[in-house]
Amino acid sequence: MSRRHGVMTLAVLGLLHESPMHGYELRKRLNAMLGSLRAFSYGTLYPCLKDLLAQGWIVESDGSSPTASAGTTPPPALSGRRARIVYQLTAEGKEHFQALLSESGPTAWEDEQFSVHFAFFGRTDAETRLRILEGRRSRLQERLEGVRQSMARTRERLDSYTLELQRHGLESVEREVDWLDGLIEDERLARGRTSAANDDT
Amino acid sequence: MSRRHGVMTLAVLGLLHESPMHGYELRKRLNAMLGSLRAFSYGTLYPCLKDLLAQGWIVESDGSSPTASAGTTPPPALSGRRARIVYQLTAEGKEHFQALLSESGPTAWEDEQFSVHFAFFGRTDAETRLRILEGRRSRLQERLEGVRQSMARTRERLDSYTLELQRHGLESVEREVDWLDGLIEDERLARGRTSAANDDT
DNA sequence: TTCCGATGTATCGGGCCGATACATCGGTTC
DNA sequence: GAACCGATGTATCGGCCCGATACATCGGAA
Repeated sequence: MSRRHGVMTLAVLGLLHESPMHGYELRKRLNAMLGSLRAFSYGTLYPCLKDLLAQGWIVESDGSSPTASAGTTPPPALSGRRARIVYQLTAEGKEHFQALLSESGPTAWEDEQFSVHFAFFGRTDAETRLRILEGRRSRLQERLEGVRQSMARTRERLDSYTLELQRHGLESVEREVDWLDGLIEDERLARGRTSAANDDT
Repeated sequence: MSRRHGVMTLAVLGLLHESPMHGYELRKRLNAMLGSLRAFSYGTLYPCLKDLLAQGWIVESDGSSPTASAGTTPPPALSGRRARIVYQLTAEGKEHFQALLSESGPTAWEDEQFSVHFAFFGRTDAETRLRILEGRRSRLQERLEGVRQSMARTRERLDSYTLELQRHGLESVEREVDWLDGLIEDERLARGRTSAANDDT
């Protein structure tokens, strides 16, 4: 029933926290955020928006909301502009966004999902951040282990190109693990600092 | 009509060069080759095999072929084993594989496609290798350029997590470009050595 | 003996993408 | 001024591919 629309739902709900927006701008901003890692398509976006509407997580904005534009283009005001459909987050939408982030299931460690989760870390709590970072780290570690074993088992019958591909792939994953280690460290330090401050009371 | 089955076709035809194989083993070997970079699913494999059969690029092997097993498990001999369907490459299949590699279109520079193309570099010529490597390099360079501009434009309104994500993504792509540069250099050196040897005649 | 994991083939639902269609606006070029 | 083009804007459709699942057998461990 609830069409999921996997990661797009999270992305749209997350970005709509900033201000009401129409589809075209949502896609542009999202792809700017995710940069080189991901690109959403209209074929995903518009069906997703339809579902979010049906779920009551967003509503069509009539422009009466005082939250209004963040400086880019005057979004609700159609000053000679063409017909656009501006969407606005509902309270249920905010709730669902938090639920998606904090109840992040096993698929959240997948590559595509992780980058979107990470992009909205600023809107969730330290516990969730740490849980997602560590979840992804352990998942990558598993993959690494599997590949290393498989390489040791089949090294001799692979040609040099395949071998080089494996080496490069392994190195990339190792590097991402290092990156995650740094981030986890940072989160732990920040948490330590917070609880130390709390101890001062 | 010709269902394409994008990259799976290339992978299956490529691997079947080594020896006749059945579906389960194809998937295992393929995923071992691609290691951490890619994983094929049965939902792609079996429909693909069906199409390859229909196209005449592979045929069901009756085990009479003397090429036979490469040492893993005795594949055609069903020594008490269960029913398996062993596939064998045809002459048309080999032809089509070469065509796929050398006529590699614009989609060949995509991430998933590239790794499979690269994995079978040992079965194609130096020209094709160089063309694919340089194609991917220039494509990554374009992406890099786009992301850098977009970052410069929107840097100030991104939070620290999004910024860090972008930085990491950018770094990954830069690293892959470096990797490609090394490979291109190697190919050029090898080609130079070859033509120098030819000049000696 | 029973259970479990590996082997083995196969399909189905559905997410997501690329291509495409259609329409308007502002700017450049001739 | 006319013609053109790229950006803006909403929307759908065909199709690749994956995850889950079903079913069946085998060897070994408990």
